[in-house]
Amino acid sequence: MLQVQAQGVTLKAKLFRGFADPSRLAILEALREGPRTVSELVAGTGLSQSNASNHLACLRDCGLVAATQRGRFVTYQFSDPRIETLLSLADEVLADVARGVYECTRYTAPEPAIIPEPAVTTAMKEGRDA
Amino acid sequence: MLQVQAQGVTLKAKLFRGFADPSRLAILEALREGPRTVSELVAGTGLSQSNASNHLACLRDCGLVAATQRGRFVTYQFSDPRIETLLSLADEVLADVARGVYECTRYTAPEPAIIPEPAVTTAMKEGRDA
DNA sequence: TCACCAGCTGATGATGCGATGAGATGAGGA
DNA sequence: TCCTCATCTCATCGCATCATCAGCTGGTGA
Repeated sequence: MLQVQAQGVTLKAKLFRGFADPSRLAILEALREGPRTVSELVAGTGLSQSNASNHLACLRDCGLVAATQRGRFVTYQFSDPRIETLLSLADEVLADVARGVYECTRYTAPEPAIIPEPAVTTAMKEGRDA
Repeated sequence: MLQVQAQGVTLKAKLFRGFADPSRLAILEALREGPRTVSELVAGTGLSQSNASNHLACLRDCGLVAATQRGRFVTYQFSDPRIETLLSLADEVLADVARGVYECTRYTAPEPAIIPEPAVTTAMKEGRDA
């Protein structure tokens, strides 16, 4: 029972971990606008194809995204609409605690290392800066 | 502009990272029931005091929790009610994608390493606050 | 059948992250 | 004042994680 709870916590942490990497999050953000193929995601995020594939596999295994093969292309999309809700909610919270997050250097933040060129998601911008 | 977005993604990833560690998440879960002192959290999560303190400092820096000193005790609570909402939403999503998350072994999950004894969650609720 | 393209997988190396243990700070009580 | 308790801080260490670099699979069109 406690075991169950511990398991639940571990599980949920795992879920959040899917969102906790800039590369994966960049992919998820790109998917907010709709299904995307790997190539589009690669172009949109600036990740290497290999790297993107790794993260996509992770997201897929975790059940956050679903893949559909079409010819030689694979299209990815959210597996559940609430993933999008979760991202929005995070945006809202972030708007208020952003300053704090900025200053959270306790455990250093991974390098940006992404975002190359506008391409792909014309709408990807849409950020609500604070 | 893209830079801004990259920054936003990094920032949001950082936010999620606050939730992505089992220890921190255990702390946050404990706080869902209300403000708690460090000792209570230590008892409730099974973390070492030092370790808990580290994670609390991280959560504090990130703006996810707020600390209040009272005598020699320090009480922690959510800094924003939406943190709770986020956790609930994650619960919901998890309920549906749990199977997938279970099987996500791509990047191994950290050890449970927590949860010692029942108490806390149930018993912990009435005491605190003076 | 062959060349090509989209995407996946596996190995490797660097490092960020989290746990631990010892010591420091600071409030309360005797 | 001295001691104790609650909490924080710092240094260290081991491991998980992520990015990169091959090389591989499988669908497509000629």
